Amino acid sequence: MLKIMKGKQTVLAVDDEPKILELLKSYLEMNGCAALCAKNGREGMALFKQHSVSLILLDLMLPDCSGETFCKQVRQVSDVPIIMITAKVDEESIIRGLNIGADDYVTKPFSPRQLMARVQAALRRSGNGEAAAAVLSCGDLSIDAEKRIASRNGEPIPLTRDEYNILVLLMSRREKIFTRDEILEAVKGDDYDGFDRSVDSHIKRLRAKIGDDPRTPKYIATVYGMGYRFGGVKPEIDT
Amino acid sequence: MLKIMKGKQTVLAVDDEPKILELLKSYLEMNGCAALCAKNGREGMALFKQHSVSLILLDLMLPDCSGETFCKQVRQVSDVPIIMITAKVDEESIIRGLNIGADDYVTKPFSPRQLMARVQAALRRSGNGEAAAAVLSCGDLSIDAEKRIASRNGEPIPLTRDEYNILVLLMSRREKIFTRDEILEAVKGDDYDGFDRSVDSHIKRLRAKIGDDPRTPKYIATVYGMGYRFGGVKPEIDT
DNA sequence: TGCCCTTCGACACAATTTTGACATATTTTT
DNA sequence: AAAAATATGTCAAAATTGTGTCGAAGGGCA
Repeated sequence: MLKIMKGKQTVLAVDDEPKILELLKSYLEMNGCAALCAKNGREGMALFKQHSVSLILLDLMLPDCSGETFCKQVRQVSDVPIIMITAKVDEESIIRGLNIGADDYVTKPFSPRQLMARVQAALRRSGNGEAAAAVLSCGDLSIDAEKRIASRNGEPIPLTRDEYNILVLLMSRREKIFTRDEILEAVKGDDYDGFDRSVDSHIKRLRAKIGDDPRTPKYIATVYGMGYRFGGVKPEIDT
Repeated sequence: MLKIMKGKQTVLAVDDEPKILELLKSYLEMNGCAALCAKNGREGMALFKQHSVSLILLDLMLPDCSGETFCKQVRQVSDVPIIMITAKVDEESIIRGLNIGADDYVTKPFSPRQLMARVQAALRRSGNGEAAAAVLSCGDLSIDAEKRIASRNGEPIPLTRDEYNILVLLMSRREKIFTRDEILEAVKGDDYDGFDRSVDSHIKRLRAKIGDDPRTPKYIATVYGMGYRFGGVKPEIDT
């Protein structure tokens, strides 16, 4: 019912520079993705046909066939997200790339952090079936999914990975009550058997960082006996 | 109440570059949206006032007034989703934009696929916003399963876990008479040996919260010697 | 490699909310 | 009217959550 990224996502990386390829692979695996590597378009297409690929990282300049051709070929059979990697800062080629079906691009040299953020964003969008908001905001609190940054009144708030993931989960479906198990599953994966009270710890740290008070929550409310919720009903007491 | 979104959605695009404007228009129309184009803030505001606009694509840099000003002006009178388009990769300006009421942003050069995905997502969010289903309702009383909350005349009524579960049980099968044992079993589990009079306590608190009177029950009726029942006809004998 | 720092899970204990039980009042049935 | 069943107020026990602290695990850096 509730679809939260489950299991590993397979990412296909296509680049003719072995060093870059190695880098991409290690970044991807650090991010919990399975990586397939190809050093040219032919290999890439073969791997793409063999496996269930969730996303493609594609260097625009390949020895055998151009990235554009590869991109077009993939687009004929699939809507899989494609992120172009290119050394060209030339805007023309970027726009052309985007027009032939790429979803995003990064220019070399790229920051691992940024690239992974975009990978995550693209996976999230495709996984949800619809484009997830790149931005979630509530009052003075906002989250930029692409940059993986939360901010309040424009002041950036540094969040850890788990904190960020939990906040995004809660904000992506406001008012919905998430049980601790749902939160754990979304953050750690479905096959994780941990103490569900560790969620409390995260919530505590999160609240401290975004300046929220459990008794008078502006953002994250506790639902006694159930779990947590972003936004929603004020606890009213009639006399 | 029920919002039907069959027809075209009207999107207002505001950008000072004619080329971009033309692009936006063709993308939007390819996507089944009606497009209004304005090359500056003044035109945009005029079009916005004349038409029923479902979404605004707004370039942050306009010749006559800044995108920020335009954004603020719109926000004073409407909650229509606004997607900023900006060449600035500068993080500061993006965050500032979000804080003045934009819902999302894309940076130039943008991918048509991505932009259209975001347009669709924003339209869907705003359209669905309040149409999300309340599952059970009876008169002015309704229950939202996802938020796990009851409401009366739109006023939320915070319920505890057991109270909520009992209310859902009763409302899910109106007119059926539930014995105290059945209620206990449904709420606490099959193997629970408790005093069945505790149900009375729950019913009491529930009635108090939803504003019901045992003598003249609008919602939860007592069936003497049997148990409780939601709704249904009271076999009344006139004097 | 070794060290430092951050992050995270676990636990103990305090604070809070919910719930069950009981006594008593009220209502319904016989 | 008497008996049985239900309603209500009160309160302590039980369940649940908040918070401080600590140590382990892992990443970054010299």
